[in-house]
Order: sequence, then C-alpha cells, then structure tokens
Amino acid sequence: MPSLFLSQPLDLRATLLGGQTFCWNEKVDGSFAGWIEGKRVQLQVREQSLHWNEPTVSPASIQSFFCLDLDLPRTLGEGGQDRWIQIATHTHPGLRPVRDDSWECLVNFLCSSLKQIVQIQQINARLRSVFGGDQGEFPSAEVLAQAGEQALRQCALGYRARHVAETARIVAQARNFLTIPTSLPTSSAAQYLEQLPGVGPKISRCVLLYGYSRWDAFPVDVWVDRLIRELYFPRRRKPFRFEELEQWSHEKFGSGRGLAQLWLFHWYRTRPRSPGAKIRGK
DNA sequence: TGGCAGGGGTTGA
DNA sequence: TCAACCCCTGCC
Repeated sequence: MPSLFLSQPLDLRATLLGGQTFCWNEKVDGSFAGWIEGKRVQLQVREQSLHWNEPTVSPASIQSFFCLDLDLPRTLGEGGQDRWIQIATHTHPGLRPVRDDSWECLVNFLCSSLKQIVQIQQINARLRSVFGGDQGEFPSAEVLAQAGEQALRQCALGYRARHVAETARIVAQARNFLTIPTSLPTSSAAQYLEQLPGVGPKISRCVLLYGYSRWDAFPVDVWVDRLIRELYFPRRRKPFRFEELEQWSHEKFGSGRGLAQLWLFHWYRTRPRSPGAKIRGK
C-alpha cells in the first residue's frame, strides 16, 4: 500500500466533503473513497502519513491533488494577518484546497445552484454510473453532449440539465475550450467561463479556485455574504452586491483571497454555535 | 407518514 | 430588480 509522509496535518473529511469536490464518501473504517486523475482510490491518514490502496496513483498525483506543495502562509500573504483568518486556519490546520479536474469541477458547480452538498454528490455519482466509463470514470464532455438534456434530467439535474448539456456541447466542439492560459488574469478567465450557459460569477470563481488553482478567485454565495457581514460588518443587514465583495476581498485579503474564503467558509459553517442557533443548509 | 418551506445560482424580462 | 427554474432534505 503506497503512502506519503505528511509534514503538515491533512483533514480528509474537511477537505473532501466540505464542498470543493463531490466524488468522495467516508467509509466506516474512517477511510475516504473517491477518484483522483480518473482512478478509483481509497485514502486514509495514519501516523502522520497518507496511505492509499491504488498503486497506479503516484505520490506526485496525491501531492498535486491536495496541493501539499503549497506554502499556505506565503500564499495567504497579508490576508493571513487578519484576525478571523488566523482563527480559521488555527482551528482547521488540516484543511487543504484541492486541485480537481477542471471539466468535472465545472459540471459539479453547474449542478450546485440551489443544491446542497449531499445532492451534488448524488448527482456526481449518478452521472458516473449512468454515463461514466466501465470503472465509473466521470463522463467526458463528448458523452454528456451526446446524452442530451432529457437524459441528464433523469439524473435529478432539473433545470440544470439544459446548462450541462449545452455547456458539454460547447466544450466538446472546441477541443481546448477548458485550457486557460495561466497568463490570463483571473477576472478575465472568469468572464471567459461565464460565456457558458449556467455559469455566472459564483460558479466561474468556484471552478477557477478548485479546478484551476487560482487562489485569487473569490466565490461569493449567500453564506460568504452572510459570514462577511457577521464578522466584518456586524451592523449591516442588507446583503452586499457581488461587485462590492469582489472589491472588498481584494483590498482585505489580496491575492490569496480564494484561500482566505475557503478557510473562513469552512470555519464559519462548522463552528460550534450557541444552543438554539441553527445551522441551516448542508 | 405526509405536507411544506427553503436551499452555496443563473437567466431573462 | 424579481420571478422562474427542479428536486431533495429537514422539520413539524
């Protein structure tokens, strides 16, 4: 069984089930089963090492998937000095950003609107079992384009089926559509992705953050808006406009603002609450 | 057990 | 600015 020594903590549950990637589930023995680079793999952390069961998955792939080479304090930069970021990173030192496949990431987040994490995981599993390869690999753009909207609706995509089918058609036709040069600024890359049907500001940033490792992509959803108002603007009741938070996050957290969002979001969603205070959603 | 509200967004009017 | 879009979960 291959393994990798961990020089820093790795919290598999927070990282794999927290809403970055959607093809993982936890087993009774505490291991996590899912997919890395198209290969089915089971992971477990024991004695400061990460162990996995699939010998054809290389340590380099694991290293890359969990961004273990990322210098977090350096990437967070000045944003790391923020009080709430410090609390969040100290509370969840094992949380990592993932480097997901950009196509699968795009489909996952196309399916995410008004959906909870569990539901997105179910859709991912259905797409794999209905349209995926022999081993359950995630279906390609060509396959989903071929499948069409009606067949996708059978996988509980609802109105999102049209977006996925149409996006799959565009991506399948333009072979390199999802190849985004690293020289293209993140704001331009977001605009580029937003040409796709069903991709707005939130989804484009999620895909750039988790599918392209753009650490300056700052996805804003109702939870991020809520936590920013509660932590930084406690007197404010009115939700922010997207542009306001885009600007604010830039000034507050700088070029690592996507990672700042990841930790803040996770900490906010999992922090202990006073009795009676309900955490809604996932 | 069943009804109902509401949810991590985007689109088009 | 706002309704419409689907379906599932949690709660009563």
